[in-house]
Order: sequence, then C-alpha cells, then structure tokens
Amino acid sequence: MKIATWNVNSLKVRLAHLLQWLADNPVDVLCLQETKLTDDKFPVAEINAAGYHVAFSGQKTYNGVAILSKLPITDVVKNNPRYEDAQQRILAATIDGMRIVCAYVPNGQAVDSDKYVYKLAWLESLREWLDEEMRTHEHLAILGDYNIAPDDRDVHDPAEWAGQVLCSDKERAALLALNELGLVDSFRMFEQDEKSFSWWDYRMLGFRRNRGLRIDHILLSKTLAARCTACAIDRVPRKWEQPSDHAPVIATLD
DNA sequence: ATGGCAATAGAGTATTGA
Repeated sequence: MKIATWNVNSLKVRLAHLLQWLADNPVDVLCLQETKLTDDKFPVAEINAAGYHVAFSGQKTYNGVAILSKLPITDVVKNNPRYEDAQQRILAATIDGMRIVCAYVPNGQAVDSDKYVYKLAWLESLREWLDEEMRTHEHLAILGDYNIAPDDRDVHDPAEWAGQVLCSDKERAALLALNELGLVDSFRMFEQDEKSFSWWDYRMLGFRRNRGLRIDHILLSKTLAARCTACAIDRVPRKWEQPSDHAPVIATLD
C-alpha cells in the first residue's frame, strides 16, 4: 500500500497534473493541500473517474485540504475539534483500518508576526488532539505540508535560513513534540540522498539550483512505521509545465 | 538590502505563500 501527500497550490490550476500523476503513480491514498476551492467547485467527477473516492474541505483563495482513496473513506472529520479555526487546514478520515490525517500547517510568514503565533498555537493544539486520537487509533498517519524543515539537512543553505520562519527553533520543537507522541518521520527511516527537498521557490531558478526545503512529511504511528518499507520524494511533477512549487512524498507500507 | 515567481480577487494592484 502506498500513501502520499502533495501540496498542489490550487487544484483548479493543477487538476491535469494531479490526474497525470495519479495515472503514473496509482497510490492508494493521497492527501492534498492548498486546493483553494470551495466545496461546490471541487472536481469530484474527475477524481471519481480516475478511480478514487474523495473527501474534501475547502475555502476560497487560501488553504483547502482533500483525501483521495481507492478504498472507501469513512468517519470524516474537518479541522481539529479542539481548535476553532476559520481556515480549512485539517481533514481526518478512516481508510482500510488506518486513521489518515491530512494537514496543512500554517506558514507563519515571519518569526515576529501574528501568523507565527497562530502557527505555534495551532501546532500545540494539533499535538493535544493527536495525543487523544492516537489513544483510539493505533494505526495513524499524518501527512501534509508542515511548513517546517526538521533540521539543517532539510535546508539548502542552513546559514541563510538560520532562525527564519520554517526553520526556527520553536517550530522545530513543535514538530519534535509530535515525534514524541510516537510519530516517526518516515523519510528519515531510510537512507536518502543529501539535499533531498520537497519544496523549491519559484523564484531565482530555485528548482534548477536545488535551492529547496524539506517541509512536506509523512509521520507514522509505531504500528505503521513497522510496516513502512520506503519513503521517497517524487521530483518529476516539479519539472512539468506550470508546476506546483511542492513535490509529492510517498510512503510504502507492507 | 530588496525582490525575484505564482495564484487569487478583481480590475490596478495588494496579499499571501515558503
């Protein structure tokens, strides 16, 4: 079984890419972030035609998350019930006995901003909620755009990014706090190439120069980590015409 | 030091992203 995550940066613009990628990579579960679509505009028919069930929760202009699955989706929850949030950033569902959480963590903008405060509060509430969820769902995976590079290996130029948003100590500590719940970064369970990233700035030839960050992650509970045999970033769609600035991440479970 | 690209809303340019 393969489970994946991809920040598509507008599903309206990226629908053809999504369908092409699924044809090339028929994963069992795919979590999407930044769909930027209200629910009435969500392309259900196209996704069903590709062989996927889908749950989604969106809004205009910003945010928006979705879960695609070959197997039926049940017990859908929108957003963290512990955190009142007008922004549509979380979707949870049960698929094949697994609890799948799709997350679009706030960006934070800058370390001294209100958005940074929101990001940290949001992450602390996520931790509290996951702690609870994991008591009732042994097989849990949380996939998404965390907007945090876990450590300097995940940053193209650690000196340039030191202390900046996405790399600051408080954000990294918030991610570590999720690991301490027993959630493992599946990517780091395996040997990986140096300078492996999942996002590259559109500007300054960021992708061509591999000026990237690894900020999209698949965290697995212990039972799922034990079944995990691979985790990889697929850079291919980042090379397509008019790409998302993020690449998909795929974990393989036995 | 700044902005550089892209998407969106909406009609010129501002906001946000990472």
